[in-house]
Amino acid sequence: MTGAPIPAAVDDPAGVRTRAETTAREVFAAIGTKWALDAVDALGSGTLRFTELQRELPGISHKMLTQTLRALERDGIVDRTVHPTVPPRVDYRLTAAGRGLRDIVNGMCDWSGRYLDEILAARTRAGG
Amino acid sequence: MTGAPIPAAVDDPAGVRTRAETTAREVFAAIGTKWALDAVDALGSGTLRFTELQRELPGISHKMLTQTLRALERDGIVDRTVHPTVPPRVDYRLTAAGRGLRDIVNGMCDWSGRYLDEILAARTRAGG
DNA sequence: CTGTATCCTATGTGATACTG
DNA sequence: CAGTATCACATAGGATACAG
Repeated sequence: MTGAPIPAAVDDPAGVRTRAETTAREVFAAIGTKWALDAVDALGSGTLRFTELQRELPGISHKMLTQTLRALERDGIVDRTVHPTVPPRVDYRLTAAGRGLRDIVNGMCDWSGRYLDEILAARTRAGG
Repeated sequence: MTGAPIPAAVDDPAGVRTRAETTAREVFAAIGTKWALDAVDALGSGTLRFTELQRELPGISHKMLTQTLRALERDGIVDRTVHPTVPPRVDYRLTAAGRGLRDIVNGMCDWSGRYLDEILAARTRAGG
């Protein structure tokens, strides 16, 4: 579980856990919730406002869209711009860090593409 | 992470790729639970038996170790070998798919190393 | 040693109503 | 339009006891 120069994780200043364990966990903390990955994906194509995002994420509740966006903003993954108009207009777009997440997601896609057959086979063996 | 629609790959908004290539969500389903990443990390160095794993994962409950290993086994990430001895001995090790997850984790580490400063700055701005 | 079963709590999520 | 507040529910996870 090594390979890259890695800073200490936020929640483990003493460095008790492995670096991979702690830093990889940051990614899960950032986009591991139910809708975060979808939101990042939707914003990949550019800037969207609140209602547009809601339309891009079928099934998301009003509350969860707000909550997800707040978390992503707090983690520096999305940038939020409020236009002081009536009615209000709020634009969301990915930050550099947010765009960097796409590399990770692509890595995930590569892994799925490479091993999904085995995964499904294992699940079938398990009775799924 | 259940029930949400599977997004297209972030670099493939048109959905040109196959479904297998676009299921980044599989990764979260596989190692997105509380202890799964730790377990994969611990098994990175080789084969471990149940008790050894428990020692490698401080704080994990008896039940969750079993549950986590069952899920990883069902997803074809770990391989489970039961030795018919008394007392029983069970060995766990990563499959090829499990070892492939390390590339993803390395990608996560790269991302954290590159953007953690901005993440922490954003959290500070948010009052954290 | 390696599990399984049960109960309990905390948390994430959704539905709904309300506000500037 | 964008966001907050409240209630209700499902589920993940921990403590504990039991079993092969």
